[in-house]
Amino acid sequence: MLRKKNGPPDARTRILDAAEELFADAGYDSTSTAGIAKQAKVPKGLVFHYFPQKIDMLTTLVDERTFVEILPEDAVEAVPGDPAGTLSRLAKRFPLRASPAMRRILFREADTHRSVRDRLSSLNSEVVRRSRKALELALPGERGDVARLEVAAATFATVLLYQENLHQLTGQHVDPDAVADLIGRALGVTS
Amino acid sequence: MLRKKNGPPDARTRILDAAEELFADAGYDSTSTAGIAKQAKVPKGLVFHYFPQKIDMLTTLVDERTFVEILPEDAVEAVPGDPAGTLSRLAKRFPLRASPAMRRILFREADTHRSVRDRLSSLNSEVVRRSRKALELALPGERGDVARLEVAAATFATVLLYQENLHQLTGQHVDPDAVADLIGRALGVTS
Amino acid sequence: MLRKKNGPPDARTRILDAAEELFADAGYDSTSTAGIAKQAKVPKGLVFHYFPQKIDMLTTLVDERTFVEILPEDAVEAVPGDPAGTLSRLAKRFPLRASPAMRRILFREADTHRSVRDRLSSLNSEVVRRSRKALELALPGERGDVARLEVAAATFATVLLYQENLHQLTGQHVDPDAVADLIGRALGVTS
Amino acid sequence: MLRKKNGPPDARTRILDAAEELFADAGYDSTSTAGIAKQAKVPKGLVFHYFPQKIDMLTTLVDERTFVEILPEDAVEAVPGDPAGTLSRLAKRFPLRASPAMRRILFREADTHRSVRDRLSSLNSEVVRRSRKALELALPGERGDVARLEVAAATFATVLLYQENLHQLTGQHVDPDAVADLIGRALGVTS
DNA sequence: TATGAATGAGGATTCATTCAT
DNA sequence: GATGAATGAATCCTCATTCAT
Repeated sequence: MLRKKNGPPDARTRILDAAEELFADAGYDSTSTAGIAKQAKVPKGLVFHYFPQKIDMLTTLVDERTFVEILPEDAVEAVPGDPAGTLSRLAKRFPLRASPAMRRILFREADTHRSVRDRLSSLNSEVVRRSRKALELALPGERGDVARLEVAAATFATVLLYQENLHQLTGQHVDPDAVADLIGRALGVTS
Repeated sequence: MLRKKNGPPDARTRILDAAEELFADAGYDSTSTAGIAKQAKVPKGLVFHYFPQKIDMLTTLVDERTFVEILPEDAVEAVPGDPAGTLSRLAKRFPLRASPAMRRILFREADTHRSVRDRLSSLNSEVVRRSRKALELALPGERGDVARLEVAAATFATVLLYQENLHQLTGQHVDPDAVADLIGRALGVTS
Repeated sequence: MLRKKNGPPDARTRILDAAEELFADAGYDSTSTAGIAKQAKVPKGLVFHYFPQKIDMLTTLVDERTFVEILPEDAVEAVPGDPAGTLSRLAKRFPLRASPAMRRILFREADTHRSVRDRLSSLNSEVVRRSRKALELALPGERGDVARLEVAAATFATVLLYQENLHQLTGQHVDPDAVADLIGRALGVTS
Repeated sequence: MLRKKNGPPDARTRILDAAEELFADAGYDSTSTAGIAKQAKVPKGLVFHYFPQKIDMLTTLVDERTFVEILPEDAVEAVPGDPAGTLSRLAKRFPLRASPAMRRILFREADTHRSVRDRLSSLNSEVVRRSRKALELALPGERGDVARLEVAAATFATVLLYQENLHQLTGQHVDPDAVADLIGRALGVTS
């Protein structure tokens, strides 16, 4: 996993790079191992030296290249009385560390590959949990409806998760800041 | 599309039924035409009689089995002063006529097949347009921020579109009614 | 299975012919499906049309081309008082209908393929059973040792089964007639 | 062959041990060098250090681990007048020194590897030769039929050689002592 | 002697598609 | 319309062997 600071990436890394790009472009099923080898500029056999089954490339990518960051709770920088700003800041600290290509892979392959689905699921849980926590901190004395807060968190998480996918598939943009503002208003505080 | 009232479905219909189920389960690429023929209980050659190329089954399914209903505008039953209820009612009249299997196919294959993506895109546009229209009717005198209304419509549309996908991939439920209520509050009207 | 009386053998038959010859020559593992296709003069894909897995060719060969003939008991033509002649005649009516190539395959692959082993086992049982029956009929009043008769039958069966294999592997010939004579003497009757 | 009295077997020995077991279980062709290396717990490269070609492992096994013992002629302990007992004793001194695994390899691979076949052939010759010699010594004054004695020797050798194989492939046991007794009777001496 | 990355030919199998009947 | 044999390119994967260190 460790790589020299400089110098060209080693064969295993090149294979994963190639797989990431090709899986994202054409989908896992439509990408051939021969194509990966060619793009990575390694002989076909070497692909199987590192990844005995094609599926191992996908699971390795998901394992090594998507990362749900676990931050300390107070990293959210919640500001009491400012749920909208708090959610905005959360969006910027979105805890999924993954390239756009990896995010495409994550959504596309989740449907048919359990390991990918599990990772996506854990990501979603984390985003919802953080949104809820942030809102709780931003609305302190609020005796308010717990269920409403839950819905707000879920709505925000959905928008965060799917905004990129939505843009890719339909061309439509949704601005998380604007949604944060909307939710802030719904929870009774004007930003 | 038309089928005799009684009697077993004809060969073409059985082929499409099989393709729908198998594409939804395993994805387009992983489904073989032989598998479709077997499931449809028709000889392999007949599949190619009706659908000269495999891709024709996918485009035909999307053409014939996903249907964005174009209703008269006033079908929305917008109630001035009740944006939450109006959105709720819109959700129930969700204009996508498609089986759960077709919806899976739509989302999964949109990524790699332009014709599917186009259909999904037009569906999304329609849902956003209707949400916006409904909110405009429900908030008549509102001089209010047009941009905010747009964001509300987009947020609601996103939730509507992805709720099923979200549930499948992450196990999380989002209740459109609760989101409608949230948005109603954000737009300044308490339900 | 039925073939026109004249005309060239059909594709399936040609494939089995080729498999039989190549399996016998080089062994199952060392024979490639491509080689079978070439020898049979059919395209590679057709081999898998008839035999979805390579192993199916072996099991089909064993099923269709080795045949333990079940004759009426009295077909043995046992002559009371002449065990040697009776065994000799049995050897000539040896109930395994299989080409020399199939016999090589049978012995070689039995070691690693259960279905082949089972067939060989059932063949052996039948040969032993017949030898015993023949000896019983040939030695009527014989109060004699049942165990000895059993050993005689087993010995004769072993020689019958392995004589060809023995010749192939070591170059040594054993004449079943001479062994029949030997056993006749052992059972107390001079031929 | 020589090994330190104590301590774990060295790499070369472990490789041969692994090859012996795997060749016996799955056959030479179905055993991969990588599998041998793994079972022997040595790196893949080391296998090729000791055995530049895969086939060298087979020939080395046959060379070093099957051994046709050449005993002094009088080791047979022939007892004049007791051919059955003499053969029985010969069976116990069966001159093939080889593990059951090696014996399986010997029979299975003889069909396709000349060096193995040659070893098996020389073993067979030796067994026949000894059987003949033993019978000659056990039947001294016998002017009797030389051909009959030859058949008796060949029959006994066949049983000795194939009894294990027969048991493995068909489940049937043949007792060499009983066969020795049978042959003794055939040669005119009652035991 | 020891090591495991590297190599590429070859193997079984899949599959969309064609076509004669 | 209906049928299933026929086709061959492409796919995933295996494997003996080499070689730099």
